[in-house]
Amino acid sequence: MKNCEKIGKETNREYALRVIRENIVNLELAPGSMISEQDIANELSLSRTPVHEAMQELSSTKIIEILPQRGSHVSLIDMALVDEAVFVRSTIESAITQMACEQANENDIQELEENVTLQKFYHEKNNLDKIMELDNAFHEKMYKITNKMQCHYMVRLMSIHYDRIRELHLHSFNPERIITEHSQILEAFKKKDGNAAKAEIDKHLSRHHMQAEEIKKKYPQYFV
Amino acid sequence: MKNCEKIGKETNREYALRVIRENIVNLELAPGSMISEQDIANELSLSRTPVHEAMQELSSTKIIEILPQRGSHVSLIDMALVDEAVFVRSTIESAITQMACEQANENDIQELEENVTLQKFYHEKNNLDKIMELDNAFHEKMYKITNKMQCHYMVRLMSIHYDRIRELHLHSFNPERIITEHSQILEAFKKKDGNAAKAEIDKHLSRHHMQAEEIKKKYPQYFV
DNA sequence: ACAAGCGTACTTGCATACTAGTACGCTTGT
DNA sequence: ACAAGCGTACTAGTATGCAAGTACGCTTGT
Repeated sequence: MKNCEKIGKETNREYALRVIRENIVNLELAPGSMISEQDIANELSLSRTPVHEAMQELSSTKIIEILPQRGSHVSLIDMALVDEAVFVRSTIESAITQMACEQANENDIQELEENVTLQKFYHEKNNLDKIMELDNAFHEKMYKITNKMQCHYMVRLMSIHYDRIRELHLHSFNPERIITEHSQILEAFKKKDGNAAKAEIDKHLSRHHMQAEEIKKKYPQYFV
Repeated sequence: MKNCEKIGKETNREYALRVIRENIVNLELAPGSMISEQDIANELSLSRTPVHEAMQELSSTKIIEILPQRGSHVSLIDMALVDEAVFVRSTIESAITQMACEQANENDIQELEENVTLQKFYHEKNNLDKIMELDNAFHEKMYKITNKMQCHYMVRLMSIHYDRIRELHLHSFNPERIITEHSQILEAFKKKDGNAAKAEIDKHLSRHHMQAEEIKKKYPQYFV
């Protein structure tokens, strides 16, 4: 597996969970492929225990399927679950962004301005990874402003199904459009216009549906 | 602990998870109280392993806090997390009910009618437990109609924080009002009026905020 | 009396071993 | 040739024991 170095002070369980999750999202562990607790434990130089616990946690989102006494496999991409992930994120983030707009203080707005500025900077440098990181941070900031980090955690849990689609769709990632939309959300914040912010975020998130359908046609072997 | 009989074909891990969760919600395990994996394992006649895994899962929703090498305790009721639970449920269910209204077929509507009929029946029999069960089923049906059961799972996970409030608030549970509101939602379904259904469910779920604040004044020792 | 420091009894994290159940190929009987 | 049935090699679920770290009371020295 890729990127399987242990970092920081994470427990073995957190380590296994992080590595397996990352390798599912980046498709190193292909949809449908079998994975054995013992094999992963060997590869990460752990015992089965922390790997087993990580697998249990992953199966709760249905991103892997555990068949007792038979084996486990990475789930094929299920469009119904992708739709649910997109639906939850859109619905929650729409409401949260509107609230964030009305609650944001000067500091928050400045932080968002800094974020968008950096997005433009890295766009000129053609650094897609950094832009993605800033994109995620921009959206996460909405949860922070409204003190809804547990919501963020739950939305992220479900989003793993959409994350695989996004990985397959990497090339059509359009930084210019995204940055423009972030700027418009920021403008709404400055005017404290919650409805405008909500309208912008709805537009910003609405594009995901089409993407998913495109990908399904391109990589049918990964889908149920 | 109460209700600690093993049922059906659940694994030991699922058994431990169910029993611990139920006893947290019904406050048999009081907010703030210490719980030891070994003690629970003994009480349920299991080894620590399945109990340990159940505790890990519970800690992901912050309903318990695990302090490695020190111990674990049931979390005090955190109003911020209660608010998040109510927010997620209201937001998601508002959107889902509107969609369900537009998608429901004859069978679905008939099932909802049967549910409301039974609610009225058990209201006359003064059977609160049955009404609660039907209440939950009524809301769950919205998720089923729209094929969003993973959303339902996630909403339920977070709702545990609000569930404890609801337990403390049992006496002010007002069946008449709830049944009336369900009837109105059902009427909206019959007319396929999504906006009306959404308006009704918003009203139906909006009352939770006040409840929580009342309870906090009554049982301050259970709160952070 | 009181503070420092050690020892004991706890805690959870993890490794290891065993149990139970499945899949599949080989053997054996017809 | 082929089907039935056994054996082997896998799987995940669970029990047990150890490792590492914390809390706290007792001992001991002043």
